[in-house]
Amino acid sequence: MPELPEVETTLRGLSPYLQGNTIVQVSVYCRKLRWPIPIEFESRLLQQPIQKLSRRGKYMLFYLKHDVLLIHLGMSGRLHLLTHPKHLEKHDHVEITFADNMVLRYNDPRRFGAMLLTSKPPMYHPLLSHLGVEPLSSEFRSEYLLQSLKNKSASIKSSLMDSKIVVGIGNIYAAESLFLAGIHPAMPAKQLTKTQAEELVKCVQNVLLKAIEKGGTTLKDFLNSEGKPGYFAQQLNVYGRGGKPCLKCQTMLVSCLLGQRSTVYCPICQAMDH
DNA sequence: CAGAATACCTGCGGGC
DNA sequence: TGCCCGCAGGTATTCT
Repeated sequence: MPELPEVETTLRGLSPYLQGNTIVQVSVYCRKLRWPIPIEFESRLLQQPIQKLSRRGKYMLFYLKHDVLLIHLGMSGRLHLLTHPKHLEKHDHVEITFADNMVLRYNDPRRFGAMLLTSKPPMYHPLLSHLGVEPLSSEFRSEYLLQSLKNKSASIKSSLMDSKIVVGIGNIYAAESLFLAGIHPAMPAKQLTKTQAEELVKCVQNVLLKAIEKGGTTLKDFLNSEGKPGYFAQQLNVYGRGGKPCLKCQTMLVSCLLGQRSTVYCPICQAMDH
């Protein structure tokens, strides 16, 4: 489910079909998402062409002629693009029809996701204005990371998942990055050494890029019969593997709770002292 | 102010 | 088989 690579992949899959396409019909079947969808939502979208799609963290940005549509997939959201829409599926909450008859459906069982319209430049929107740097941009450097973590007593894992510092890193990729960098997830963030920060930046970027790459290979199926973006279960080193042997050293992986989130790590490869 | 707890939902798997 | 419990990849808001 959606972390940054999945959002990026979805966006790349949608772009060729939606860019330049005009919204001709909007139906909302359930307004109760993370924030209630206002009653004027449908009429405001109507007749607006989509000029471009982009992303900030895990937020998708659909630049329309007069507004920007912000979409967040929350924990269980999906976008389905259909050429020949059949019956609605369970938890289809929003349906957008385009001038060429293609239909985009927002499906979200847990309804933690969001669809919002803003007429201001989206980076001024309160949800986006306090976000930290993009992990795949040149702004995400070891110097920046060290500076951001300088006084943080919180764990390095919680800090990696703090969107005010760096966006798009969720529970899975935080755990995977720390494993690859050989850093204990519970280490206080301020204790990170320069060498570790450099390694961590590299590992975060590698793991995200690899996942996006993997997603790209499933993209050819974006418009399959179901119209579902092909999410990709890649080989994960630690996430979901508590109690199983470490793929590097065979030691039993340890599972614990960190900031209310399940956390798996290798006690040998990720020992507290370097 | 930072950090922790809480809240929002449904679905699923495990234990009994 | 069925019920109850805990847990799930996010994140804004409330609390201490």
